[in-house]
Amino acid sequence: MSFKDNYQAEFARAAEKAFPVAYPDTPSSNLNAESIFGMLGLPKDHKMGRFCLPVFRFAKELKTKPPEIAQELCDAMNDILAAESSDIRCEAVGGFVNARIDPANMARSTLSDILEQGERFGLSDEGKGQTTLVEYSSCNIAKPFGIGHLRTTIIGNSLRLIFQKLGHTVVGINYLGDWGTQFGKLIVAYRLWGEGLDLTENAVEKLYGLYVRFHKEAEDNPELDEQAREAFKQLEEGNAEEQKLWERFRTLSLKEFERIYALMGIEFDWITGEAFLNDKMEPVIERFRKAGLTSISRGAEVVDLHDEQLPPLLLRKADGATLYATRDLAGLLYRWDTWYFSLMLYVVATSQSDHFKQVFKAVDLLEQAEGIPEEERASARVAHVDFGWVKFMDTATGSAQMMSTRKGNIVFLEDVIAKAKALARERILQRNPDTEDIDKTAHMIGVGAIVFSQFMAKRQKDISFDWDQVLSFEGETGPYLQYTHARLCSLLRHYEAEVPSAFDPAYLGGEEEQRVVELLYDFPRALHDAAGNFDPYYIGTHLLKLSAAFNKVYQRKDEQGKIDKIISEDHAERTQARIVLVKAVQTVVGEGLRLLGIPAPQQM
RNA sequence: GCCCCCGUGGUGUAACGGAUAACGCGUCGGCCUCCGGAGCCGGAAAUUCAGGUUCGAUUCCUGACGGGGGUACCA
Repeated sequence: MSFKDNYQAEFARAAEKAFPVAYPDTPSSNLNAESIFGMLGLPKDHKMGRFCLPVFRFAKELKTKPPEIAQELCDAMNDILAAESSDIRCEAVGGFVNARIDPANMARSTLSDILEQGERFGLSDEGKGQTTLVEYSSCNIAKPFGIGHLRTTIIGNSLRLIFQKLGHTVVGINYLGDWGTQFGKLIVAYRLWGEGLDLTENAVEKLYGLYVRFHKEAEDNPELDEQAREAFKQLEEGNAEEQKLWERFRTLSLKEFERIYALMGIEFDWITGEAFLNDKMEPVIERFRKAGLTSISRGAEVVDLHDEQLPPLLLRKADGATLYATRDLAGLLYRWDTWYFSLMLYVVATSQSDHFKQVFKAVDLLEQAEGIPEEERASARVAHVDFGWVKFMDTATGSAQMMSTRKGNIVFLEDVIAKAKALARERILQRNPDTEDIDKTAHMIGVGAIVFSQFMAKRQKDISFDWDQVLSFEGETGPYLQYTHARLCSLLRHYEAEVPSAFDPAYLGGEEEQRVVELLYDFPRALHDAAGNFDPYYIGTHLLKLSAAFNKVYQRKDEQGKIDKIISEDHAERTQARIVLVKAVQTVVGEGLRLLGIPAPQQM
């Protein structure tokens, strides 16, 4: 997953050779290209160079002031680099050796690559032979799709695409919450108040109403909870009546979820659920027993994790019923047997972090006890991709609040989509009423705004769901990226001819163009950052930089204060070079948006 | 009580232990006889506090204060 920049590697090799030249008497300890590569950083301002080597750490050993070292090293490196006719040149500034790349050569190679490879730019085969599982969305049957499920759905969907791009065989898993005591509650509620309901329409909404009512009434009538436990027990034991109800709830819910996934462009490779594991838990519990890892505590059968500073993992409750941890264990082992994955990601909120620690640890103890070597253990290949809360900004009180599905305090994703789409449509009619298929485009923009709102911060951070922010189309938003893409497409239409295959990079030597080229070159790195951190945020933020850099070129003015147009009939060759740049940016922005799960309209 | 995460301008967020702390929104002031102004340019404005490690700390360590989460028979 690590990403090796060729220029940086070349620079590091030159530095390795330069040290003995500049300081022949110093036993430059541990100084090889590898370690120097690791020391490289980014200049504070990209105008200072592509990357840099801080030399402060050598001052003590060399008994020399950092600026002097930088200068000596820089001179020696430039000699070496020049002799190798490298594209890199160094510059000493303070205690740093800054690297500059020949802009024309970098533009030529980067743009040719993108033109040639198209949307395959950044594609890699490094994940070849590796199977990566991503579990995400995992919404609960009989509960509406609220914005609480937005983050896991969007992050997971994007990770699936990102790992595919890196050559992995990816299995996107939707692990539905279709089992558990909640269904006992629902069954009881349905029998009490739901028999007459017409569930052919808005089934989820109606079932959810029953669920909320159950919780309200159970507050005054604890006996309901008792009934719910009993109903779930019946369900788990395979009682036909309860089974039938459950199946009906499940089918109706799934139908509705599929509609919403289609609206959002979310895809899965395997839709399963907790119930799928019903017959797979007992053998797993037996395996734990055999390994000597189970004990009875307060009537429940548990895996003690006291030594790991974790609460015990409950395999069976005192009444014999299983829990979600039991199912997660069985699920993990089932998937391991089925795919022998190299990596499995659980995209689940951070509030469940202890739960996953327990499950992973329990599996680890099991594999240890069974004598499975470390590199063959499933427990070494799983990760909890956690993320912060989506808090709901209550405009009435101005404070962020948690949403609770039990209390019925929830924002429906479908309402959010509809609202975003309506606003986008208004905007299109007002700005570009000639847009083809306004309805479809408005939908793309609405979805783009919603999806990108989840990439506003790194996943670990809480984000507050704020209507104003999600429906904002300006600044660092999905629609800004989409707008940039549409504008690029517009330029290509305007150019009318084919994008030239040959161009003179000398025309792209301006500071603004150079910056765009650099960011294009860095796209694969952003891809690796996203994969390595399990966070598409890094792609989002990179696309924002790239778009901003291009928009700067686009609106640049000449000495007379007039816009320096991309397309100019008086400068055919310059126009060719610029159109190549436009095509490359459009390709990368479009592909980046795809990886985030955001549609890229050609006009809007 | 114990464990985990988080404290950066008015606000939402950035910043491999490195150079003058970056960007969006908001705010103030500019830019189209327009290749798409959903854009671009420029102001004002910030690292919770106290120690420590380091040549160098927003970043690492300790403590305080503040916020959030978790803490076995829900998921």
